Amino acid sequence: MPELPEVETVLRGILPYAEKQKILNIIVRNRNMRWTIPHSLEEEAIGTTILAITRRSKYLLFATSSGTIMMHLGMSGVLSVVDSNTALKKHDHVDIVLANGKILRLNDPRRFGSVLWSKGDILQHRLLVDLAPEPLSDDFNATYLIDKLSNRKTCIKVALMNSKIVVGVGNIYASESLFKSKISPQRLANSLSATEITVLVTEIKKVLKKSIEAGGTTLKDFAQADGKPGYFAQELSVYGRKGLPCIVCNNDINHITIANRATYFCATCQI
DNA sequence: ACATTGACCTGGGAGC
DNA sequence: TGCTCCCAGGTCAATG
Repeated sequence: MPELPEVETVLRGILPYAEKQKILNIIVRNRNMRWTIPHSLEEEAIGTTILAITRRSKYLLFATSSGTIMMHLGMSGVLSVVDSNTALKKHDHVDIVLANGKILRLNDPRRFGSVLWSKGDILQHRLLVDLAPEPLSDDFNATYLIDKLSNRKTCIKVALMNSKIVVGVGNIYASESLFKSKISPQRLANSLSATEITVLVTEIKKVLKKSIEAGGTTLKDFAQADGKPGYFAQELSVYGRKGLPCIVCNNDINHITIANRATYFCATCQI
């Protein structure tokens, strides 16, 4: 479920409860995730204090005095702040028990997410070291993207979802930002003009920021840390709107598959 | 180096 | 009620 706005929403939701808290216990009920949860997580993180929580791409990073807890929510992960008496549900795989009585509880039916423990410079971790710039940072700008796309012979939508070009843009926001930019998702990345790429950079930033403000997109089961849904779904322009009228020109929204992912666009507005 | 595809999982909805 | 099939917000390893 989570793309950048959803992970950012979770981060903001847990911050007031989890930052500066000592980790009293970590309970792992199922290690069999996208990457096996290492025993070092409990062995080394219990007893430490969470100094800061940040996000890099779709990873949540809990910095402690002796290492970093890295968490990815995969496709179906939900991280909530719950009280200690909250009943366990199916797929509640990990609890991080905090000194203030709250628990960070990870529920992930599909288990595409994971929780890892890493010492040393976290940004040099093998999963993070080769990641492209954050889309909301100044490093992600027209000059950068023009250069990155200049030799790319793949669809622009695939390029936007490539974490070596830009991180955080997943299937929903790729469709949304291309619609706002009036660029067809099927265009070859290296066929975009400098002007088009400049618009695209602006629209990606706009869409992500607006979604963060709305608490992310809940299509099915995404939830904020307090259990409430995100409200950006009602602001989606094309995603999931197959056959419905384009909000700009009223023609039917198209639904195609690109690289095995559902893709929505308006064939009239997007060229 | 880049592009494409399969694999990892469970659950929900459509269709029969 | 129940079966089968298809789909889902991610991303890495293997293959071309």
